[in-house]
This record gives sequence, C-alpha cells and structure tokens, in this order.
Amino acid sequence: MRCNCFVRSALTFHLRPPPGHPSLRRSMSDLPEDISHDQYAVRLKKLTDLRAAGSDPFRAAVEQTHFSAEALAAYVDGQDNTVPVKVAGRLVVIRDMGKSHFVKILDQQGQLQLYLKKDVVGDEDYAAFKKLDLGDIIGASGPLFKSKTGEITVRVEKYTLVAKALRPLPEKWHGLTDAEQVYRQRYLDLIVNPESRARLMLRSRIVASLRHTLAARKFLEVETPVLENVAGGAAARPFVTHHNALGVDFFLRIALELRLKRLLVGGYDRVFELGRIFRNEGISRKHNPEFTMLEVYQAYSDFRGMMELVQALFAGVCRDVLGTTGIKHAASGQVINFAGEWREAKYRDLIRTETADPDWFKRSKAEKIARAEKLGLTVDPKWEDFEVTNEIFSKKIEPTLIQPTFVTHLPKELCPLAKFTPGDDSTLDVFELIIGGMEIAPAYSEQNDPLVQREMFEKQVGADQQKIDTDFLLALEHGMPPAGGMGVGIDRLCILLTGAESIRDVILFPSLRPGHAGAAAPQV
RNA sequence: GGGGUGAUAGCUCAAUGGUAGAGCAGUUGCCUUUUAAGCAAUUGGUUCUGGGUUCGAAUCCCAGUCGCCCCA
Repeated sequence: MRCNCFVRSALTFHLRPPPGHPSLRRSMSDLPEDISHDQYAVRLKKLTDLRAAGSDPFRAAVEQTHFSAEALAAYVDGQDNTVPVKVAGRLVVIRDMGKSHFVKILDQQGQLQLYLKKDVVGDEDYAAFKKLDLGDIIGASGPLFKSKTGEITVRVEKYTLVAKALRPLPEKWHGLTDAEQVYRQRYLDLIVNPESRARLMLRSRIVASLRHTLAARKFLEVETPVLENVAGGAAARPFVTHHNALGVDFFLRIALELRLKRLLVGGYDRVFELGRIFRNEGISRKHNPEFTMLEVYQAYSDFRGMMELVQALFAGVCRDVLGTTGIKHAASGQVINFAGEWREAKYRDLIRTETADPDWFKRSKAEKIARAEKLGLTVDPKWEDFEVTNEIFSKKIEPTLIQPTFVTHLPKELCPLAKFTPGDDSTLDVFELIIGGMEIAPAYSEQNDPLVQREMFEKQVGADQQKIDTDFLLALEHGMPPAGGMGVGIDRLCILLTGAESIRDVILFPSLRPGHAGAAAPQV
C-alpha cells in the first residue's frame, strides 16, 4: 500500500532513502494513520522512538555469566531466589499476563524462561518491556526460581534491549518449512527449528571430536592452497578462476592429497587437513559443489593402519558426541553398529558373489555387459571393462552394505595413487569404507615410487599431459616415506550420524542459484 | 541436460473459472506463576514474473525465474 510507504520513510529519514525514492515524493496528506498491519513499520517506529528517547539499542552490551543450560544447571533445588545469573539471548516466546510476563530467550545452548513482574522491575521498565517484540535480543539479570509448573526461571530484576529486530520471526509452532527459505535464510531456520540447530551443532562437535583424536595421535593440522595450478588428486571437473595481477587462471582444488604428500616428503610424518574442496559437477541430495574432506597421512603406516585409525576416529565420535555405538539408519531401518571389528571383504569376492559367477574376471567385456544389463543396469558400450564391473559394485553392492564394511583390494584402474598388492599387481592395497550404503572413507597404501606414479598418471590422463602435476612427481623423486593415507567425506559422515536426508541438511549454507530475496530499502 | 512437482498475508496453510480465507504473528483493550497461555475486538494480499484464452483467471494455456524429487 502506498500510504504505508510514506509512513516508513517519514519514520526513517535518517536512514536516507536514495534521491528520487518514491517515499520522498509523498505529500503530507498521504500520511496514513494505521501501520498496525505492517510489522516492519511497527518495529521501525519503536526503534526510532527509542532513539528519540536517547537510547541506541544497537550499542548496548551486557555482562553474561551463564548460558541457558548453565543457568538451568546452577539452580539449587528448593532454594528459590538464591542464585543470581546474567543471561542474554533472543526473545522467542512472550506470554503477557497483564502485570507480569513469562518470556523465553534463545542462546547458543537453548531456551531459558524469564519471569518479569511489574512490581519487581518498576513501572517504567515494565512499560518499556511491553514494547519489545519477538526476535529482539535482550540481556537480563536476576535470581533463579522454580515456577508453579516446575520450570527453572530467571526472576528478572533488570533487563536491557541489546539489539532490535526489525523483521518478525517465522511462525512459532510450525517453524520455517519452506526448503528454499531454510537454506537461503539459515539463521531463521536455526532460530525456530530446534532439530536443525541440533543437527548442525552436532556437525561442529563431530568435527571437533575428529580433531581431538588426531591431535592425541600426534597428527599435525595444516592448511594447503585452495588455488592450484593443476587440480589433481582425484578425477573431477574443477572450477576455474582468474588471478588478475598474475594474469593466469587457477583451479580450485578437487582434493588435498598431492599437497599433503609433499609434506610427507618434507618430514611431516603425521599430517591432516580438514578443508573444503570444490568439484564442478551436479547438485543433488548427496552432492554439493563445495564440500568438506578430511585427509590424513601417516608415514611408515599403510592401509591396514588406516583401518585401525578410522575405527578409532569413529569410536571417539561415538564416545564424545553420540553417546552410543549404534545409530539408526533411516533408509533401511537397521541399527548401524560401530562397535567391535568391522567386516572386511575383497572387492572381487563381492563381485563374484553378486554376479554368481566365480569366473567373472575371466569373462569378456561383451559377456560382462550382457550380465550387467540382465541385472537391470544401463551400461555404456564405450566403457572400459573395469567400469562395467564397477557399475555393478556401485549400483548393486554398495547400497546393500549398511553395516561398516571395508571393501579391499580394488582393481588397479580405480586409483592411480595407491600401491599394488604384493604378488598381484592387478589390485591395490586399498580399502573403501562403506557405511549405510555410502562411501565414507577411501584409504590407500600410498604410492611412493615416482616412476610408477608417473606411469599411472600418464595412463589416467591419456593425451592430456598438462593435467599431470609434475611438481608433485618432482617431490616424490626426493623420496617419500611409505605411508597410509585416508580421506573422510565429512558431509556424508554427518548425513550418516545425524540421520539427515540430504547433504543440504548438514551444510549450513548449501549452494543455490542466485535468489531474488534481499533487504529492500526501508520503504518496502 | 530430460521428466515430474510446487510458489497465495511476515510464517504455516485453505480456496468448483464468479467478492481470496483461517491459525500463528501484528494492532487495541483485559489479565501479577504462564507452557502452542487465555478472553474480546481488529489490521493486513503485485495469489512468483510476463504473455494468452475468457464476459470474468489464484484456478485453464504458453514462456520464464526459483525450490524440491527422480533420471542421466
């Protein structure tokens, strides 16, 4: 409504609408009387009134002695009004009883109830409190007591508005359900959807636990370049960006591997990086263009050592974060059990079982394709032999591996950076850890023979020799200790451990197309 | 890239091709231990955008934008 446009601008002349702004063109006769329907205008008026009265709600700071959960824990049973606390948070519930209020604030640890009585805070502060809105951020102090219904509550003696909210909160009961808004305005999701808060905070704790276990095992955490001249260490399409001063293109890294191995050469015997990598591929329930990878390298170890390490990492997460060694897998209904020894199975044995063909690896490509199609798979005739086999693995076998399973001894074509199995140079000393039907962590006995490594790279890239990271090969030629290395997909791990349905639910701000949302100038 | 599906008040959702409604939130009044607090009154709409069909479109058709699901 045009009339409302005017009143907003009238209230906010100090926010300086741009010249020619419609709000500047209204005549005084357009001044509307009722802004009650416009929550933004109502809040903006409250803000300007406060400023006119000499207080700036964006400049106040408050002392905070307790987070909400700490305050709840500090209450001594049966001893009301003895423990003073100073707390701060966002108003998320307001129950106005006339001359007293029950309200709840939300802080990092959760919600805390406050009780505010007119005859405790005084007439003036009480009247001012009535003008606060849901979403405003306040500080409050007073002793703890237990309300008639048994809820530990702060009996507020003093409070301060520390930040005014000009926008209303989403609905309190249903929260925010529109997926697009949940992702684009994650802060709202975090305020009103407790399960989102819990899930995303769990991710922070999972990552902290992984760091803790690695530090206890004397691993050094490092940071290596995101901008690379050659995007190596994996098979994926990279993002390209441009450096203006150097006049060259850079690639965003698609893996951490080749940098961390240079550090093995440099004498960092146990090293890891927990970092973002970028792959210029599709977006889906299981893929975000940028995602987080933990890569760990341990000199003088091998893929067997990585088996022990990954089980220790999971044991740490179960102990520190989950409080259990079993978690429910939503898709299958099974309870995934992380305790005890995890199953180990050779890739080729799984294939032979799935195809019911002990001689599978002696079959011709045509026979393999025929068999794969019989299993209901779509096979591209241009594929290599091993790709047909691997299609069976990823579509037919992997989804059925719910309990933690180390699939070992993959065919050599699948990873050019690993060592061959002693006595069988058609397979590799590697495992792929599958849990809940998802690849969670691959690990290798790392290839450290520079001549073999060069050969493997050349086979991988074919004619496109520029894609070979020759600087990495130079490092290898100086001698890299034998090592076990492992990558853990943190996002997938979090999907698994939080029961999320989509990678977007465990990433704070998932990648989206540019939207049209945004703060309009204060007239809208 | 292909197929399917959705977008209506700040939020959650309704609405036979015929005056766009409800709950929460907001506004006004009452209420000094509430629990989705309660009672009374009340404000609020570019029905995603742009075309078209029609006497008349939230609704039907076309194109586009953005989201979600499935497939590649």
